[in-house]
Amino acid sequence: MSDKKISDATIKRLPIYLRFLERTKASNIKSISSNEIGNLLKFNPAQVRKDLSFFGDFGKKGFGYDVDHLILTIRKILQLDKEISVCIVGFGHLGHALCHYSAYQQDNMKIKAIFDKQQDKLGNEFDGIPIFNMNNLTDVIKEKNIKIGIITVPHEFAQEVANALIDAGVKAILNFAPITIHVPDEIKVHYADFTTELHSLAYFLEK
Amino acid sequence: MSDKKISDATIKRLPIYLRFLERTKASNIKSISSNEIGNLLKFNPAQVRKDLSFFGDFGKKGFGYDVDHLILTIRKILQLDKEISVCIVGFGHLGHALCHYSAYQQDNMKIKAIFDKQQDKLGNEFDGIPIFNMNNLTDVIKEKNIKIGIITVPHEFAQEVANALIDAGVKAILNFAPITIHVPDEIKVHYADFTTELHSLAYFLEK
DNA sequence: TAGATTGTTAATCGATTAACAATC
DNA sequence: TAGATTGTTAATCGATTAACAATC
Repeated sequence: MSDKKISDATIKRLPIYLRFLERTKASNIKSISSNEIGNLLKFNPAQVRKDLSFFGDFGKKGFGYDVDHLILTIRKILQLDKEISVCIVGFGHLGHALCHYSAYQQDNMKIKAIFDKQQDKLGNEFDGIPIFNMNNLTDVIKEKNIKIGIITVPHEFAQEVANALIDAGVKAILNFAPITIHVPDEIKVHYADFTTELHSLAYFLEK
Repeated sequence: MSDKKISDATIKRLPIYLRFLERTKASNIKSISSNEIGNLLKFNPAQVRKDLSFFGDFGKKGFGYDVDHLILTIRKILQLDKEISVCIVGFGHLGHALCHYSAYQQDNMKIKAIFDKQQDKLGNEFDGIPIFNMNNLTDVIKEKNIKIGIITVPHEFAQEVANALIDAGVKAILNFAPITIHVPDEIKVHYADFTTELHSLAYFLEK
């Protein structure tokens, strides 16, 4: 177990390992090697071992990793062993899709509130998740102890929504709005920018 | 203008520049410096200049870049000056959201077909986009000359859908299914994996 | 001209990977 | 024990950034 700084790249791979291991467990496989993980996820096996060794010595030389144990460990590293409350701001088509998706997910990260400017037109709940007007954002986030905000509003409003979320106590943001948002250093932002991914694919098509 | 190999990282930034420049143009700004671009997009200005200089000498020393010209150039580099046909496979909530989104976008990349196993329950079109049964995938893709496929089916079916798309002639895939897919080297895959992004955010929350 | 900003080189930084001793 | 696979070091690879001459 090393104690070097853990890179963002490593952290982003952990949920990929976790998801893979959960499916491995569901297939009744008890142990797995870095080689097998690497082959199936298209990562270098040395990278898999290195990523995991940042957090402890989980492997058994000659045998590989115990699937159950690794699942529990990665969950703990990512803090997915605790319950984490999330909200969605902007309840358009994408917001709807994410809520549906979340309802099926079996993890400790649950959407606890939906915010939209037009709450009156949307009703009071969706899939059991309460819908609030934007005016109540600060109060609800504090009351429900929400730590992560998902932004799915149009790009024009993304920065002001981010500001409001941070003021209310949110510490991390997943931004689906197609714009760069500016936040204080201690706030973590990840982007889910599928238009960018799609447009960059065009480059690789034959001329 | 250098002729080194252009990195994937550079290519992925091009659509971000492009989107930003289109908004800059809409605000009636005619020219912009790498410093301004960098500040607003949170990129290093030297990186902006380097990215752009791979493709030509667009800047004017002492003045910066002509916005109109840069937009046209990046479009051309990305091949977004031509029409590119795209399909969506899997018409659940996410697929619906993407189609809606696409309908509003003003670019040359248009969704030309939707495929779903249960086409009979979904009707014949959505927002003007025809819906087909999966059985017709190969024929429709060939007929409509579709080059990019978006996968939004459940993870269990993602690999077989990818295989079918590639067999039919698709050259690039945007995969929303939460699983690694295996494809031949000449096929480009980008991932739009928001669950991973969300779960990795938990790591950064206070303990 | 003076000031600003590019394009590019060289330096730095960081991430990936090969290799192998340790050992289950 | 023999074979397999880890954890980790060192090497490599690649991407970012600082610096500055060129020049509009």
